Amino acid sequence: MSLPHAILTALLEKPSSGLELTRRFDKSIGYFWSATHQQIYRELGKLEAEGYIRALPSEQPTRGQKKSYEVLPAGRAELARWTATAQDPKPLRDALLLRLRASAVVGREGVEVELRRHLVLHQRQLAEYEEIEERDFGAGRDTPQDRLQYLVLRAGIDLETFWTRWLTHALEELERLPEGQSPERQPPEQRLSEGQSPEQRSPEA
Amino acid sequence: MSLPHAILTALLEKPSSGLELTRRFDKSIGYFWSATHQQIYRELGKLEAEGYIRALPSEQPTRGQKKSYEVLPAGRAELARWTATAQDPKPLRDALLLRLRASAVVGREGVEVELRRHLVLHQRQLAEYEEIEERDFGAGRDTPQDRLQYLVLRAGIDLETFWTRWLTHALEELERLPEGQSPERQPPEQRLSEGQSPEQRSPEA
DNA sequence: CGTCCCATGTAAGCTGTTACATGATTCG
DNA sequence: CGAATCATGTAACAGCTTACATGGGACG
Repeated sequence: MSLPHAILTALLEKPSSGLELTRRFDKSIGYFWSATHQQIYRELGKLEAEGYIRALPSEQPTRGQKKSYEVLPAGRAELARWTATAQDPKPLRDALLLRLRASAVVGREGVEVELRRHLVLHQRQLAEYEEIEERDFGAGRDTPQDRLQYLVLRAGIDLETFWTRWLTHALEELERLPEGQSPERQPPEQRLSEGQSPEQRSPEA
Repeated sequence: MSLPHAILTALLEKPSSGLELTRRFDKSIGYFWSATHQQIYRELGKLEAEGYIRALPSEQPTRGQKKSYEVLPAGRAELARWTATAQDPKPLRDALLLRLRASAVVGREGVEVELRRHLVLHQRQLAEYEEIEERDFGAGRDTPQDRLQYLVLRAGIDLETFWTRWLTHALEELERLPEGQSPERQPPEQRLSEGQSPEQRSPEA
């Protein structure tokens, strides 16, 4: 239940049409809440039906014609309510970590390549954030709004920094491990982790 | 498309029934790929139908009777294939960051409380991870499998460390800001961020 | 025998993803 | 006028969440 509120926020910052919103969800807000144009159009319809936003009454809204929306007082109130509502953080869900864990059981073939690829992607994202930091938060910008937005950007930067560091460390570790894709060759009664099983060491001590 | 592979990994580590899997998805694997028991039972059915796993032929599987599964060779192969497949990281999606950004527009009322609450939750999670670190990765455990699993745990620890630091920093920043829930009282032509708008400063320089 | 917990499951609804459709405008 | 692009949408589906249903065993 966050997409409508992401859209309300974006529209409060600047009234827009569906496509403009889609573009803005590819950067800016999209950095921490992404959405496709289909999601956006569907949600715009709902929000209008609920009386949270309305189409700007400029041009006739035929198909293929731009249609801009603005937030109504009810929409602003709903956003304020939601912003202050208690919500627990969603538990982590990361496929790369899952794959790393799986690789401990079915072999590490190919995982290293993926770690390297992800490292590059995160470095790229980090560079993009740092560009924004320099461009938009250099000197001067010091209103409470600027500070809050900078905090959000800061989270992005720190998060990407974490990933690049962790991935770098993980790659170093991987190189230090013995070659074999061992677990496949073990007898079928695998039991690993979860409890403790201090048997079956591999050739490296 | 990761839940089935999470289940395959869990079952390879140790054959289990649906409920046992559910319990294990509350810790261990669940730390980075959570799932409810409904998801798990449904997926077990699919995996069995596809020939990736099979029910252990011990007891008669009537309703309310435990039913354990083990992974078949096809399942192991599928997991190995998936583990080595290229997959881009999912873009960040965090409601708290979204709420912080929204609070720059509709007022910061209530956000601070939420930041504080999340800080506690992340500190708690961090403590839990560190407990596991001491308990399961003390001395000795040094097989490649141990190292890989420790890498994953390390990611969790570093991630929670990031959040606690960032939240602490954010709370300090918030306290330094002037009191007003300002943006509400501004004239309707708000334009913030997205481009640049070096006008409208607030009383603090 | 009633209540609680174990264990497996069904059903409905919402969110997000992917593919495609349609009208309008622009440009060669 | 044909093709590309802009702009808005429809349809179908996959995944996740929430609530509820069913049957059995354990315990007082």
